[in-house]
Amino acid sequence: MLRITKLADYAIVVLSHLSAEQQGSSEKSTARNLSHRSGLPQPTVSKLLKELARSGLVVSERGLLGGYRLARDANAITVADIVHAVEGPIALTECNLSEPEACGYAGACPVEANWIRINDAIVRALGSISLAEMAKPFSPPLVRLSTKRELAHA
Amino acid sequence: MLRITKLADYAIVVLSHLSAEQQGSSEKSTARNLSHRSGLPQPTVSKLLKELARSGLVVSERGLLGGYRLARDANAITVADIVHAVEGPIALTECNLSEPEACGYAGACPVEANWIRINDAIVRALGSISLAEMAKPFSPPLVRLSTKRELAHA
DNA sequence: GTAAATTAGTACTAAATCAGTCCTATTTAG
DNA sequence: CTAAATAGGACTGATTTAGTACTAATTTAC
Repeated sequence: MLRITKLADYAIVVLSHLSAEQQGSSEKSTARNLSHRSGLPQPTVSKLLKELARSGLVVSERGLLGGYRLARDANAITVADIVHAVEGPIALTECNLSEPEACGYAGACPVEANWIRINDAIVRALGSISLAEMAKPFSPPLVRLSTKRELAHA
Repeated sequence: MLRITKLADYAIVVLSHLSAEQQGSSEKSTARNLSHRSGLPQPTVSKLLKELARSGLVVSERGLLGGYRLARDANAITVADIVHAVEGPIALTECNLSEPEACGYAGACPVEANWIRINDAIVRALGSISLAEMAKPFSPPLVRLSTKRELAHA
């Protein structure tokens, strides 16, 4: 159903809290702390932060008094970055991967080039929204907001 | 990984062939015929066309000499229509569904409103490309084409 | 009326993916 | 040394997807 995974969804929630946490101060937050704030289970939050650290979106410090902080400003982290970190490359179809062309129709497929365009458009859409924007609940809409009902019947 | 299903991908391929098939003439094509043209297995193509018929994107006629044709002009069918027909509503997160709010954070979630924006942007991206455009292999790009390699490392 | 070709609908199974938890290192302040 | 924290991986159950198969209904030709 063209869904992102829950983990990617959680990642944005957790990073929003982390961003809010370190407003002004450059304080670290622990997985435990972020779990409490977000209401998400601690093992899940830990798993998430580990992956985000591996991807370079957050920086970790080990040991007592350890924790996580954003690797760069929340304005410089996009939703595309976060989805990419947690789910890997954004590739709507297999054509969009640079992989060993498991498709079998590679090159011969008439719609291949167009999928690349679409994928690019979506990467742009996700790349145009920063974590900073996601973190403020009522940022001015870039596009007209559809109601849930409209979307469900779209 | 933010993928559409293979069935949605196939749907676009099959509909492209169907569209090409009935250029000028208002001829029908059979599932068998479209299977041969697309190289996709016949049972899969049949399953697909049944769903597309149910969704109203194609019109079917039964019996000997039966077959399928597009329900409307290829310019009036968008990629969003096709994805919606095969996969159901485009909803990146559960927030984007009008469902009985299984989320538990409904309303309280700080990023909910922003997900709706993002979802809307993606629906627009998919809605801006018609089947007619998908069917021609080298339509002029609306956006700069990224190479596969760029996308893989994006 | 019968046969043949086609779509309609449903059910089923195997494979892949996702979600969530748990366990065992490693690091570091005190 | 101990406590609190992250790192990495393994594991399991649930969900989704992919593909096939089977039976019924429809329509044309003869």
